[in-house]
Amino acid sequence: MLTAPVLVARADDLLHTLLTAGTRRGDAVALAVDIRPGPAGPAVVGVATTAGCWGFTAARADDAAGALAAVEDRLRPRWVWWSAAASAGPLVSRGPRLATCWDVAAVHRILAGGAVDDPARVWAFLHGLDLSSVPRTGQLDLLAGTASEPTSATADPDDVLEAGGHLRADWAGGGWARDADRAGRWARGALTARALQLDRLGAAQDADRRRATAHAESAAALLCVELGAAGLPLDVPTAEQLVGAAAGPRPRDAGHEAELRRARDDVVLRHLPERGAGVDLRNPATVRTALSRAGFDLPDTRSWRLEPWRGSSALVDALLAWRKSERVATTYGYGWLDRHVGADGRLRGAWAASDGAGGRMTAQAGLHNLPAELRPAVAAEPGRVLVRADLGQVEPRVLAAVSGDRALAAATRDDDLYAPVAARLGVDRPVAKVAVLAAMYGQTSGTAGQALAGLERAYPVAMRYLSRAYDDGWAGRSVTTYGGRRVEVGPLPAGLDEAAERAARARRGRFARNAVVQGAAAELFKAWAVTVRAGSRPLGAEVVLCLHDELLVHAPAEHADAVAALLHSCLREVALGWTGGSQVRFVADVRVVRRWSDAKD
DNA sequence: TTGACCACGTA
DNA sequence: CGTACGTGGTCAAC
Repeated sequence: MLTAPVLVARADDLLHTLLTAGTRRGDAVALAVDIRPGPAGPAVVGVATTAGCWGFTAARADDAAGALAAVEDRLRPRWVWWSAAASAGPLVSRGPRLATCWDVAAVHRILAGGAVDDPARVWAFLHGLDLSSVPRTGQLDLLAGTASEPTSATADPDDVLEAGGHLRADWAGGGWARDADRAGRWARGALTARALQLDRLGAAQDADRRRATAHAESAAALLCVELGAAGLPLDVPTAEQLVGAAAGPRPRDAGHEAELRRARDDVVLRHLPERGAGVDLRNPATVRTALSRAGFDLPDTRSWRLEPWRGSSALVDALLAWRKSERVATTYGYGWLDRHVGADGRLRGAWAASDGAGGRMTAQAGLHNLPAELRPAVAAEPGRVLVRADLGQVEPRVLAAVSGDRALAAATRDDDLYAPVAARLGVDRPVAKVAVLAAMYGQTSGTAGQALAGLERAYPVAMRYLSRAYDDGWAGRSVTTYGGRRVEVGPLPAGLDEAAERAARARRGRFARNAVVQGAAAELFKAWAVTVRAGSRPLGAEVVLCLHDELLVHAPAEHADAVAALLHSCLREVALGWTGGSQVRFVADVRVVRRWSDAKD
């Protein structure tokens, strides 16, 4: 039934082979790439189209990269891969800039929910196979980097599949890259998986939008690989200076570090009896005891609890100041710079395209929670600028779109959505804002209560959308975002009494209500980000940071205005397609700056 | 060594 | 009784 891969003799032959097979511009071309470690290590490449599959090995990774770049230039295919991290990862640092793709793992996370996206489970899911019967490969195989023997004696050792229909564990564990023949079959497997995913998306009610989401999420996964490779441009001397201002000079050695640490601690401890004997500022329990002796009886020692005494208690002042400098000294100190900043001044961390509940992007190395006081260190390189754009009031605008509430959609025509909402409710703007946020996030206490009733009357469609999500979460049903991402709410903990169960269900309800808004906002944002990514390339610009509703583009200074215009036009384009012409308006604040912290240029 | 909790940064 | 995330600290259980 399956035809064996045809081996391409040399990397140079790849484009010719694809053209001969009738591949046209924009066709899907599946790709599996394995590049061995080392500066010029060998590469194993598998490629597949509906016409067949091929494989080749290249003595030098750059030869493989060049061959794929030639295909990209001539055919601009939709590259199909099991995951961008696995297949595009080895390539992006070697030159080829690939435009569009289909990321089987990313689409799987949309369809199935959750974060599990390895090829074996994706395959089982698409074929309705029992997930618990997915064959497992031993850790030893992964560590050794070699394929194990076939786990089933009856299986064809050259077949991707085991007798039971599962992907073979040894292949999935990396054994597909053992030779060019297997790589070709592995690429064909990805093409098959994509076809099955397309079937599922096509059967859904909102097939067009779901397919658009699949494309955007795939591109976002590729963008994440690029973000991890490119890094965030940092003005390292400024970064060192800011760290020094907060945490003191760079320690010479471990002894010096301990000495500096003692000196920092002492500024707080000298406000305590016996110079703080027995108090460890890094141990909240002892801090709480010490505060209690000083007359502050608090349930915990969090900063916001201490805030009321700022300015009136020298101890509280010293402790709050210590907390701030300790944060920089530990999480964002010299060690952090040494670990994550390269010799080229780029801050690098790993990016995930759809982690967590609603499918937001996540980033490591502190890229998503950089304290404001360090942001001046994020700076454009010479001859370049940062174009900074953030979406305004994105979540209520998203709610208007996904719920189809025409009244709320009308409010989005205003630059400040809360102004027309306040007018309609007959309340002050701050009250309207708190009420809208409370409705989306689930707060029920405080002053939002009365205004919430007004929201129910003014925007019943949007409020019904939220309460339905809440009910789903309460009952334990998964919810689905506007773009089609499944979000599981998880089971209740066992052994709860009635009150605890009610609290846990309410927590799930809030979670689900938030997930449909935050998740849809994440989908819109990523669609925007990948559209900007595509448009940036011809301008020599690149996206260097994605922060939930904010984009940072590193651009040649002469193209600053063009990139700024691009950010606006991409948002218009994406919003129009995303909302299906529902008249919901999205707005972005765009500024050209040298440093991230600059208000304007 | 691992997982829980605390604390705190961002959206 | 607002949600989500990543990181680093300490402690108790392994």
